[in-house]
Amino acid sequence: MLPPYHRLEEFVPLTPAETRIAEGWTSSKRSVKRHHIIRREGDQVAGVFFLLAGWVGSSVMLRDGRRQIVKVHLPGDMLGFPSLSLVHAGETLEALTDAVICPIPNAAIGKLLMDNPRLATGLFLSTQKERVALMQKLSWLGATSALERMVAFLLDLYDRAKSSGLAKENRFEVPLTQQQLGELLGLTAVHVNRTLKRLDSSGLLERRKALVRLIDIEGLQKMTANIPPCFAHHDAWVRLGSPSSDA
Amino acid sequence: MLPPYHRLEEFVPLTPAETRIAEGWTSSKRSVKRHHIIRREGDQVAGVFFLLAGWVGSSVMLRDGRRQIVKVHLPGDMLGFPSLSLVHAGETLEALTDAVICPIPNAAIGKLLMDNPRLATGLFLSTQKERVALMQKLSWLGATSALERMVAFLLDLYDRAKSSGLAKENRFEVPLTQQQLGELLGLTAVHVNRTLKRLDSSGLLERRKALVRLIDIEGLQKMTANIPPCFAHHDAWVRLGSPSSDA
DNA sequence: CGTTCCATTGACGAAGCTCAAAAAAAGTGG
DNA sequence: CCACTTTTTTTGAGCTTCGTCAATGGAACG
Repeated sequence: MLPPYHRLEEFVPLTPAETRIAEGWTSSKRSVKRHHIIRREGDQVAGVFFLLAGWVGSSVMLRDGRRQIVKVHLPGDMLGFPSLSLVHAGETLEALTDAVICPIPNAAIGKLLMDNPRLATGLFLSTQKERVALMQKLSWLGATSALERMVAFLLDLYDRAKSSGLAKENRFEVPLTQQQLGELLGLTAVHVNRTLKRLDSSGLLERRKALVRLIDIEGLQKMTANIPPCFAHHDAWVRLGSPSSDA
Repeated sequence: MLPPYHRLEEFVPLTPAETRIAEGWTSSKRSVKRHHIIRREGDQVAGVFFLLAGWVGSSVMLRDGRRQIVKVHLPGDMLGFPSLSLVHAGETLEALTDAVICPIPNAAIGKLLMDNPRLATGLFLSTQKERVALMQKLSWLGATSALERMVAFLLDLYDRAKSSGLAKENRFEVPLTQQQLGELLGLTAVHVNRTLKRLDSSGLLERRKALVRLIDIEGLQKMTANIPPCFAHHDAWVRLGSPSSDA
């Protein structure tokens, strides 16, 4: 559905040749079922993945079995990049729905970094974007209430679902159990439930199974204390000197 | 003190020429006083910084004035990279002690990414390492108690201080106010104080002003539920195909 | 059609927050 | 170096949010 160069192209305009390289990554597809562990924390790092379809959660375990879901990935996302810096994977990748992934071996990433500076720059900047997203999430967990966190998460997810073509008319699927929502937001499943109840009785949104409809987006936005960051897209490329186009 | 290629060299062995490029970054030094805002959230992104000496905090603001300190930077760290993907900086950089920074303009980063794939790869991997660190921190905030968080932070800081040469004999400075510690760990200053009191009365560590001495490191480690990640260093380079050394 | 997972609800407890005030420390200008 | 102000640390009392434990009903799935 979404092209694999989607994320790379966000910051750096790609040449047709580069687009073809990125498309090549989808040559090997792997379908995984809901709940399937794509890669477990501690496994060897054989490469990264491009998420073609479905939802994947990335999580970190603690010794006593607690875990923190770090990110919910949507189609078009790259999975597993942080672990490239590790001997053993630092995150567990788990399919939250049936999904299709494209494995990209380490060597392909190495080759890209060495041989194609424009793709590499795109990758680099999209990685920085992920870092900003993580910083935002850290501020949710550290400085906001259960309700604010939940709303911030749903709004963020809605935005991302829209740009992946997964939301229509303020309506989108959230295929996470309340247990998983809790692991994502740093709450217990019980408290997630109460928070959701409170939200739909507020009339700002409506839940029907996994389907969420945002009724009053502005009202919801007022509930969060977030300052949403504004991403640079191709501006970043220009700012970095857009070396090959200028020189 | 610490060379600017310290972080780049961690994952990718650098040639003498590359080392010289990185050293060039320190040509312009800027001294800043404690509490000085190096760059405020929302400012134009003119470049990044290399931290030569001193401590710098990087934080994210919420609309109502709350803030989350995202990272405490030590000498040798690169500052401000996430904001390269943004139109306006997404993080405030504040000197926690008197510090010396080297501004690196956008164009220099652009040039590096385009012209020097080995340096770029080193930068890329060290960025992924930061992402892993953020994921860890997210799991502290989402899944652990005040005490665990405090201990995890102090142990992490101790490790980093050691490798920056800032710790001797289990002793190191923590130049953060308890207010700031709270903003870092998602606690109130009051609760930070109670947690610290509880820690020193446990006998596992000792505080004297800003000086902390870890008395029983193993005991402290047992208090955290962390699974500390093991970083790849030059292995990552080999795994990615170490293109220029092999081919 | 039973088994298992998931959502929901209630009662209770605890970790951490708020408010307030005092003591200690650190700057600051003379 | 001394008075003065400001910041930081410390402590107490009461309260809120969220967690724990436990039980029930509903949905999904073989």
